[in-house]
Amino acid sequence: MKKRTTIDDVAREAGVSRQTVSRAMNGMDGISVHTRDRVLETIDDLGYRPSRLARGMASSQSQTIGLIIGNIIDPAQANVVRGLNDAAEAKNHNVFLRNSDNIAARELEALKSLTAENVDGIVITSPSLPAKTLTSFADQNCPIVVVHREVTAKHVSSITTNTERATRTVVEYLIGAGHQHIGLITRMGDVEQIRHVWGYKETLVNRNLPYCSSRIAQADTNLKGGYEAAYKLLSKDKNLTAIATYNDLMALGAMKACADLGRAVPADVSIIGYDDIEFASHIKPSLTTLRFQGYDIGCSAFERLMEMINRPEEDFPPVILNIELVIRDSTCTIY
Amino acid sequence: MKKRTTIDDVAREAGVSRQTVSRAMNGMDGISVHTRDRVLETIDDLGYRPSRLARGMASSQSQTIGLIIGNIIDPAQANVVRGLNDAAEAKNHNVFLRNSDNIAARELEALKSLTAENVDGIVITSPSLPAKTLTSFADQNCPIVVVHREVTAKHVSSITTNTERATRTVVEYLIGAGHQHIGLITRMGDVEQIRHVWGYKETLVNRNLPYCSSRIAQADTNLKGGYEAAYKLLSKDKNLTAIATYNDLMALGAMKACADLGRAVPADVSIIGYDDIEFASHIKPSLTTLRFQGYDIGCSAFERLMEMINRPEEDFPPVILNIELVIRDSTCTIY
DNA sequence: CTAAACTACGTGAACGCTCACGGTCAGTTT
DNA sequence: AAACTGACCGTGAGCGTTCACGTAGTTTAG
Repeated sequence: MKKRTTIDDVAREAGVSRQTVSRAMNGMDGISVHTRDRVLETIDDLGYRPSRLARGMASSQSQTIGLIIGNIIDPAQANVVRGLNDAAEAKNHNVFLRNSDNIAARELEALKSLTAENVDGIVITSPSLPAKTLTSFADQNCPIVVVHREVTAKHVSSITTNTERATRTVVEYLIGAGHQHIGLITRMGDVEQIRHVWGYKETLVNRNLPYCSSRIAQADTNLKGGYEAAYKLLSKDKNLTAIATYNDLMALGAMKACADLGRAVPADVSIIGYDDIEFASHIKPSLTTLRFQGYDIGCSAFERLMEMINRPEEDFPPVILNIELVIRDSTCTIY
Repeated sequence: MKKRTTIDDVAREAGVSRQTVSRAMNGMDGISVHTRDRVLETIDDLGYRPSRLARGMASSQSQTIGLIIGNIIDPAQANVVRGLNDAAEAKNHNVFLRNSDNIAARELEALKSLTAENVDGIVITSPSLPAKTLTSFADQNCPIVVVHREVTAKHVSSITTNTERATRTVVEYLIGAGHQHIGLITRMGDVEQIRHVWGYKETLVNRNLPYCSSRIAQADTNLKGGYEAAYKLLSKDKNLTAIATYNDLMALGAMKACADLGRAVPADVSIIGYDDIEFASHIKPSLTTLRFQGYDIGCSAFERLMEMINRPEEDFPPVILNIELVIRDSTCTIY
């Protein structure tokens, strides 16, 4: 194996000092065009690539960030990864990926491991960890952007969708379509703390419809979870004519449950998702859902993180995005 | 922001030298149990975490690897990411993720960027780059594991599925079910170079069925690509009763095309996928497909890479996995 | 009883860069 | 002619570790 070519090799070859090579490749001034060209040429000849490790050591900026994600299999989350990756690539940054499976302990481990990696910042989606823990890491010279939860603190910034409002829109739409008995499939956790539930409850109460917690099912936010939750809900309560879900994966799981239970979608049960993953429009019946712009959010998260790194003392207000309802064939009007 | 605590801080606090701290935390010998405990305790008290950058500089082992993937949105590929991530996490390694979108130029850029990052090794799935380019990187002290393509060279090792054989199984199965006019949807590239096509062609010829290239459609390996390819194929050739595809995403796209063209699946057209993503069994009709164990392959790729890093001079034979046909409802017997 | 071997530490150098200086030499000003 | 620029380039130190030694003190062997 060949030994790595260093900046000194280039310097020797070009007949200049290390610093001049550094000046040439980093576009600094204090160097003539002539020498710059010559240095750049020898860099090319030798196939030299500066070591990011060494650069990070010397400059205490690693040009590297961490991304902690709940479940990479979920296309909606994968889209965030893709957006963030593309944005990072454009700015010559690399990203460490960590999959937490929505387990707090793994999230903590990821946080520790990434700070040891001297990342310049971290993006974390749907954290399970308490805000306090997050801020303790953020204070260690490691700004954090939180997606999907609202956290406000020094060196922490958040990008969220207006889940509560979106859920109100969904339930309003269902009620407007004649549905009176609406179930909700949502994520695990304390029901009182879930915005998804807030929007659901609020709308029912506003419209003078009964709110009963037995119509809420909690499960893992994937196909299997959606299937099981819907199965339970529909078996228990024969009156349900509509179910709103936490994400498209759960919605697709719910549709399978309907099929297995012999309930037609949307004739017997209307199903509504959340995310608008590409599959949503490719299945039969196509899925009514809320459009979450994962790719764009990934980009924004990166941009925001860069701003926080460059201006550490500034406070950044949370970004709250509204999302749009996309009506397709998995829902219908009744009566 | 707090300044980072270094090994010297710990040493000072514990009243020992740097090296002794290093010995304590790395489980080396040449240190008494008593001092080790005391050092470990102060490490804990100070919340010290060794810098991976510095460690990488000093030891020329960054405990970091790179993963270059074609399309993270594809659940089959996401599964590889997940498997590799979990395996890496267990061995205290971090992984840089790069999405290439199957574009050779981006793949090259990723390769350059990752080597600059001093990764210990790289895993790359479905590379578009020629083997020569790959080996040139592998020679620079950076072993490479290639998934999904067979490449044999020094410091390069590959893990592939027996695509040719799998495709033969698929086509044999379809012929056995009475299908005479079988289409193939595959990826872009030189048709003669694609194993998927080899298996298809070979089986038709063996069974004395006509092989005509107009029954092969090439497209991007995603939902949209599958849709367009199937649409074209089915519009052009009314006799087709079955289509084998390159992956499940394309198969799902093809099913949508059938729906839009008014062709029932499987009554009019049998569709067969490749990967067995979780969706495959959750849609209606459920998809007949080949089971690709993405998660396990991700794990294996990591393990293999570790072996290559630890024993650089050894040659590792390619791993070729056989994969199994899972028959569901998107295919049926005709006549 | 002394040489050798072992135990338990400490010290300088190195990894490959950047940063903050310092220096040189032309041209320009006083 | 001396002093002051400013453009250009070089030098030492340092980032936080590990590595290869070096060195006491203690035990073992001949």
